[in-house]
Amino acid sequence: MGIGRGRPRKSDPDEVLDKAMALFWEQGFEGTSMNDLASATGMAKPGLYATFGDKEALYAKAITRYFDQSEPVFDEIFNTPGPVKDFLRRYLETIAASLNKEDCPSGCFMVNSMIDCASQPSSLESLGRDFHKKRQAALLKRVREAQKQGELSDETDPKALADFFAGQSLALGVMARSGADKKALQSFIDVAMTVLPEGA
Amino acid sequence: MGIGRGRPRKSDPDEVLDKAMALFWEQGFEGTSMNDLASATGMAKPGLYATFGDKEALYAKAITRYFDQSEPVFDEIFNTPGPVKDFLRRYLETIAASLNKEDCPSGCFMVNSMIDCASQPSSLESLGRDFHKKRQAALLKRVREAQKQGELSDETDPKALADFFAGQSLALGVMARSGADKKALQSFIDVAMTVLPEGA
DNA sequence: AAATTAAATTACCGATCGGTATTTAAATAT
DNA sequence: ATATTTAAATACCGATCGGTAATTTAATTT
Repeated sequence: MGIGRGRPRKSDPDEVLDKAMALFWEQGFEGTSMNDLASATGMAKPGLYATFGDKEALYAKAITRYFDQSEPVFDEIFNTPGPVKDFLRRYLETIAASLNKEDCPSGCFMVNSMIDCASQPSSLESLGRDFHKKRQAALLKRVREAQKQGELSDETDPKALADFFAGQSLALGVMARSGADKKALQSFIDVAMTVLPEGA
Repeated sequence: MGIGRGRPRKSDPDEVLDKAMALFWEQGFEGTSMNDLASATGMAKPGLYATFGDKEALYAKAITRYFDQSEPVFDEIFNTPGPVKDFLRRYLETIAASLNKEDCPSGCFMVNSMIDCASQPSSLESLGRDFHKKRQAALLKRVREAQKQGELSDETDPKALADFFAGQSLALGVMARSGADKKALQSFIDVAMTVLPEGA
C-alpha cells in the first residue's frame, strides 16, 4: 500500500504544519502548548517532536510557511507592470484581504510574532522582524525603480516612502486582530494612499 | 513609626505596580510568570495576590496605570490651541518619544496588549482595545472641531482621518518594539503627515 | 508586658509545562 | 510466517505554572 517501509503516516506533515501555523498565529508562541498543538493537528507529541523538532523549531517552520505561502501572491504584485500608485494600493489591499477573517480575527502572523516574540531570548526574536525587512527591501526596490522612471519627484525620499508603506501593513495587522472590518481597513488604505501626489 | 496597625509594608504598592507594568510591558502576559513578578518587584507572591488580586487583575491594573500615566500628557496636547496639523504632528511625535528606549525596546504596552491578549478568553482581551478606542474617539472629536472651523475641507471624512492617525500610532508601536530608532520613527511621521494638504 | 493586627516569609498544592522513554501497531522484506 | 522497519500511542519525567495555607516577624493597642 504505502511507499515507505514501516508503518504509514497517519497524517500529512504539511497539513499538520498548516494546522500548527493557524494555532500559533491565533494564540502566539507562549499561549500555545504542545498539547494544544497535538490535539489541533491530530499528531501526538512524540510525532511532532520527531517530525519538526522542539517547540521553537515548529514555530519557526510555521511562520516560515506563513511567509512562503504569501510570497507567490506578492511576487505577482511586484512583477505586474503599472504605476507605483496602483502597485502600492494593490499591495495594501492584498494584505487587508488576507487579514479578513470576520470571526476570530488573528491579524497578521508576522506582525503578531514581532510583538510577542520580541522579549524571549531565542531564535524567534528576529524571525518576524527579518520577514518584515524583506518586505521593506522589496518595497524600496520597487519605489526606487519608479523614481528612476520619473514616476516620483526627485525630492521624495524612497526609503522613507517604502518604510511608510511597510509601516501601514503593520497597522493593518494590529487593526485586523482587534476586529476591524473590511470597510475600516479599506478606508484606512484610502487615506494612506493620499501621501502620494494626485499626478503620480 | 508607621501609620497603620500591623507590620509596616516593605514596599510601596505603587512602585511595585510600576515594576510589574514594566515587566508585563516587555514580556507580555503569558511570558511573565508570577515568580518573575515577585523577584522583579521585591514583593513576594502572597503579597502580590493580597494587594492586587490574581495575575489577570494585576495585568489589568498595570496596563490601566500605563494608560492613566500617559493621559495627562495627551490631555495637554489635546487642549493646546492651534492648527490641527500641528496637533496631529505633536500627537504622533509624543507617542514616538515615549517609545524611544534605545536598548531593550518594549514598544507600546497598549499595542502589545492588543496583540498578545487577543486570543485568550479573558477580560484582558478588550482592555488594550478599549484604550485604543478612547484615543480614536478623542482624535475624532478634535478633527471634527477642526473641520467645523474650516481647517479641513468638507470633503474630508473626519472618521477616516482620525482612524488613520490612530492607526499610525499602532504602526509606531510595532516599529519601536522591533528596534526602529528615533530617526526612523521621525521619518515615518513626516511621510504620514503629508496626508494633510499643504494649506491646512 | 500581653494581646492584637497586618504584612513578610516559607513551604507547599494540584495542574500543566516542554520533552521523552517505552510500548504497541501497521506496513514491507526475507 | 518471521523479521524488520517505521510510526502511533501511552505513560511518564522533572520543572515550572498560578495560587494558597501556615507560620513568622514587626508594628500598634490595651
